[in-house]
Amino acid sequence: MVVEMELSDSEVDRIFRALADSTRRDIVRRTLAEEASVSDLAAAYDMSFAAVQKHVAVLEGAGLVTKRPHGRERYVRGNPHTIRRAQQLLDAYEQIWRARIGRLDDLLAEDPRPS
Amino acid sequence: MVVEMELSDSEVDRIFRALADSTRRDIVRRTLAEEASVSDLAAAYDMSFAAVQKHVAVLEGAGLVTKRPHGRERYVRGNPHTIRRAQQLLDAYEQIWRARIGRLDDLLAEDPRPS
DNA sequence: GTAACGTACAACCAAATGGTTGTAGAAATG
DNA sequence: CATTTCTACAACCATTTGGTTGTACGTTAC
Repeated sequence: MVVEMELSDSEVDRIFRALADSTRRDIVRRTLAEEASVSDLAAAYDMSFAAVQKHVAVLEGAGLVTKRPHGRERYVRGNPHTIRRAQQLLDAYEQIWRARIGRLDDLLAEDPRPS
Repeated sequence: MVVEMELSDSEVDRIFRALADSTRRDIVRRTLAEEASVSDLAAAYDMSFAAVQKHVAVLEGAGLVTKRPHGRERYVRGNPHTIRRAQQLLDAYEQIWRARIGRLDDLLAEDPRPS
């Protein structure tokens, strides 16, 4: 059994913050589908190399991608594990809501003629 | 069949941005479990009423909560629909990754003695 | 060896964020 | 009616963000 470490608030902050930008989401998409060097990525967007480099750094800080050095290049790879952690977080909210619905159902199911 | 509207990039930005703050995540949790007035919420955090009001506004702008006026109060309610939309977005990333694994599996399954 | 390429990083800037206080109005209370 | 409560919103402030350009350095190619 795999023991999943608790994520701290600030780690969760970083994950969602990192996903709150369409360029970064696109980088995640690309690098989940296929490894890409930072230059490969930079070529795909209408902004400076340094800007793309910063986006990658934000994603790396959030654990959404990893970088693998190869010669003078850095290969960026999307990290499905962190995506799954984010899904689990959202799922917890769903469960909270379902629990509320369950409570309401219970109320409605009670004897309609209480003392 | 329910037709799900496409979310624009900026709408997705707003959803993840809104979730990238632990106070706001807590407000979502509370209001998914049970409606609460803005004052109820403000009483729960160590910050000004106006600050909490702003957090609620950010969540409302992202569609993560709705406000229902009742007399002088505004009842805040978590919106499970938007949570689910966010889950779907993350799920799409999972799928992209799985597709890559699938492609790799296909490669490995090929005739190990190609021409 | 020299030039070109890929990356890192600092400095800078405008805009957005997350907090504050203060003012004002609408609804409930006494 | 007067007062309190709940909310809205403006103005302000420090920090962070998302972009830029410029410099430096290791690696590859000629």
